[in-house]
Amino acid sequence: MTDTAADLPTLFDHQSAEATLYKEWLDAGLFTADPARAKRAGGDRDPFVIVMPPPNVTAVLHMGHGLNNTVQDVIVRWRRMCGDEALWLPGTDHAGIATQNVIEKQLGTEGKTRFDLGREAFIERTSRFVAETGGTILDQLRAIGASCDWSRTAYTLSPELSLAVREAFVQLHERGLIYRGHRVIHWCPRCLTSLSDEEAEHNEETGSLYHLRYPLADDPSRGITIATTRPETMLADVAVAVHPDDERYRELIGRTLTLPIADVQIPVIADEIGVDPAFGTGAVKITPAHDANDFDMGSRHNLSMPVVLSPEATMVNGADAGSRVPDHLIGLDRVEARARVVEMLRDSGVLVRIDSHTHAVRHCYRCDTVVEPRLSDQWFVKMKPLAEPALAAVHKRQIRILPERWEAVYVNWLENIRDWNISRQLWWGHRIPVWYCDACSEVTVAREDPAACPKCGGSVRQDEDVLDTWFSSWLWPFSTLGWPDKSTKDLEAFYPTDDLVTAPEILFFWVARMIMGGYAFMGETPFHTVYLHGTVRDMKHVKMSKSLGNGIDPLDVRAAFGTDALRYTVTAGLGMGADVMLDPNDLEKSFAPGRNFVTKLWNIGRFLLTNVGTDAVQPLDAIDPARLRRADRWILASLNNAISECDAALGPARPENGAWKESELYRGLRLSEYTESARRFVWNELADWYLESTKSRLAVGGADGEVARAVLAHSFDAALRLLQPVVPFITDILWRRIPIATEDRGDFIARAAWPVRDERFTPESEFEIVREAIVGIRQLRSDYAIPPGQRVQASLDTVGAGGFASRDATVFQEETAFLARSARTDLIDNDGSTMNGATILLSSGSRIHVSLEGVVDLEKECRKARTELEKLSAQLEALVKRLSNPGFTDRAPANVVEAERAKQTEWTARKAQLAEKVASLCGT
RNA sequence: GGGCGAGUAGCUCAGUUGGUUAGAGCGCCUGCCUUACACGCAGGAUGUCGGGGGUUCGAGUCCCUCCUCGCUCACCA
Repeated sequence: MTDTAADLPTLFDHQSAEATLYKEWLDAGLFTADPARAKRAGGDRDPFVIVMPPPNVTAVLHMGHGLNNTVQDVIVRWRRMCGDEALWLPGTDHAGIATQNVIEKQLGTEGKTRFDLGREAFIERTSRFVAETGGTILDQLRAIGASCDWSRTAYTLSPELSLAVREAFVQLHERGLIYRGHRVIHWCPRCLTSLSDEEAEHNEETGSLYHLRYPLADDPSRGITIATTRPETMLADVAVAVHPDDERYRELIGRTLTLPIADVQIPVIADEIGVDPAFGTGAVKITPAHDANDFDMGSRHNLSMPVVLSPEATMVNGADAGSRVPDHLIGLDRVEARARVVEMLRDSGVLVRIDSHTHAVRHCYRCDTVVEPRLSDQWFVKMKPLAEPALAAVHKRQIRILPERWEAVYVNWLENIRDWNISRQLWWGHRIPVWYCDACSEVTVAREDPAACPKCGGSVRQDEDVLDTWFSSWLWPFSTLGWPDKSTKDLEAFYPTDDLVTAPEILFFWVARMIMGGYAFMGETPFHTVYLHGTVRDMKHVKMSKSLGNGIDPLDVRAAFGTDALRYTVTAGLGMGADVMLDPNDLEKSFAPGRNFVTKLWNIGRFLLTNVGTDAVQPLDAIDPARLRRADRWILASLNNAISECDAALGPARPENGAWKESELYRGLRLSEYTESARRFVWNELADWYLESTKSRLAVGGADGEVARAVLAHSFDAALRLLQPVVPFITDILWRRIPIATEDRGDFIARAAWPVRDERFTPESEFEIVREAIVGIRQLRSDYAIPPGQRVQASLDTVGAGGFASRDATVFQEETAFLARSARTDLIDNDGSTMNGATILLSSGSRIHVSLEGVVDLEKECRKARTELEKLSAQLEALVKRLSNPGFTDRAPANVVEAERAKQTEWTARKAQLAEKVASLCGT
């Protein structure tokens, strides 16, 4: 704290500042949360907790992370200053399928597959890779100033969290919510695993609808035409279904068809659930092993389920298929097989026609391969019972989702929830804690690995599959705090957490499941606020991504403009739920708002601190209020206003009594509004006006100079505190040089108190008159292109503003020098005689008369004033008309009518003054 | 196809329960190197609030309808 203002360099050296400061913060334990200080564990502070959406362990920082973590950091830093015991818990996700893909790709370049290595070696290699590179993303988050409690860094595949995963699985099984299902699921033929419904994303695609005619076995001249988008699966057809009420096919029900190519006999059956007579031909081919809908129909009708596609989606005569697939098709990929089958069908005259058809095709969310419906055995979680409390939580307002519109999406999904397939045929992940007995049919689900079958003592083998990676993610808000050990201080102090900040893409994958998990395992909600921010896009509104090459590396931005500039740009541009547009080809332009602001703040600090000097200023409380000038009271009142605006934009931090009040449900977390309020205060109010107004006072010095120093120091101190959450580095450097005694405010700005209003200061109208006068004169000067060097004279004529009525220059005595400097105007006494010039109308009926003799074109000013008068007259006329309308005066609320009346009075006065102005300018 | 949302200044967006002359940031135009800042200062321009209809004394705000985008879900083969 012995730094002096004088040693501030001309430019902010963000490079060296960031590295030094971040280390200081860590050394001081600024971000380490202590459960003992939290109210729930006997302390005196409200806990405030955010668990970080864990990035994939293999991830490299991109703008999406930059945005997501900046938002969290701003919120956490704000709450920390507000006196909460703030915990931001970081970590990484083992990201089963994604990480496995990375390693498989590596193996691919060596010409190997995971099967060449074997399971053990593959896991070993992946673990090694994670150990070597897994910390990268977290290091990068440190580089952008993230105020995480790194001592609590978690990892979904750590021994502790693995324990939580197993406990969760066993508990759900004990409650009858986990079952083994034999059905058609989504299968990725590249990843060779099943996927949940959410992991199979559908895209609208234009494909072909093939119409095929299956002849009647006993009368090949007749047949039924069916339509399909996947003709290669026809080899696994076991029936053709029609609607029982469909007149066209009624007499064919029960007859037998010949399945072309495969040359097997299949029946015509009736099914009213699975067949829509209005679609296609009204007849559906049934392929139970390769279509979910057909599987249901097949089950209803007890049909066989031949498999003709291998896990890799090549043609095969699998279970129940006999020799349906001709030899020359076996081994062909499904795409190639499709072409061949279509050719064969065409040759045999079975292909009726091909229509163009738009339909939703499901793709693997990790590798974008078209998924294949596949019949298999998987573990499922029964979701309906879990969804109920998650739905109720939103209805009872225990949880709010911002922005509001996502709430409907959340509700809609939960109301139509389907069971969750949690088995993955992968190697990288949590092995499913299920053992099968080799001797009997016993299935064991256990917390501890069993050595033998508990029923018959036979040898057991564990299920080969691992769990969906999201099965560990949904436990994150409590598994990271020690669960299933319910006695940990962390869990007691920090659960439930507060805000969950993420992108809408993972609302179902993660957020909704976390809420369900919170109720299922902890009995209460994991957080009270879900904040879904927008996506980072390029100038064409295309989502930034590495593969598209339109990404921005936050570390490039940091190197060029500094972390603060990055954070400011992102925060200031982040409307509620709105996307952030940035130009990857022009970082200079994209991050100009942040860079410009940081530079401006630096220059304000340099100048202000140099002028204030290094001697400690008096505390504000110690200054006799009578010694405060209009300008002092004005900036302190403006500060109050800025604090209120920031508070309103950010808060409330949490609901009272566990449920959001209707009035607060969608308030707060408006980061762009908060940032703009703080910016406006420090730049447009403190720097543009107050700082300017003190220049002459500081030069004169003395007792008044001391007052100005104190107010400057105090206002700047508060401004920096308001800005600390957004721009923590530069504010720290400037703040510690403000000459206010350290014992009055602590060591680091990051744990200084958030500013509170000082109610002694109320809106200051008299200084506003000075501002208006200066702005008005500047306008005149600009309008008439009066050269900067030419001074003008003006006289003031104030009326009625409480003890501020005078016709001489002495009322502006305090600001004479300021006016002279800012408007290059000399104030003279008004002796009552008229001067040729312009009258500027100010608030409260005051006015300033500027002598324009010899400096301006009076004719032009005359025309301008006339136009203005006409406009005002018209507006006033409309107002008078409205006020004379009984419909308005009788029905409108009293305060509205009153406001309109006041407006009428004001406008009438202005009109009179304008008329006077016109007369003086235009002559008689 | 179901559900939801959006269309306000060139761009990105604010506009609380209908009620001052519809705002901000960026961009744009003009003039300034005024001894902290040209990454700056001062001044300025710009809107049939998507179209049409309705309710009302009064509509950007409420209702209907149409158009255009977007998100989300979905087993129409």
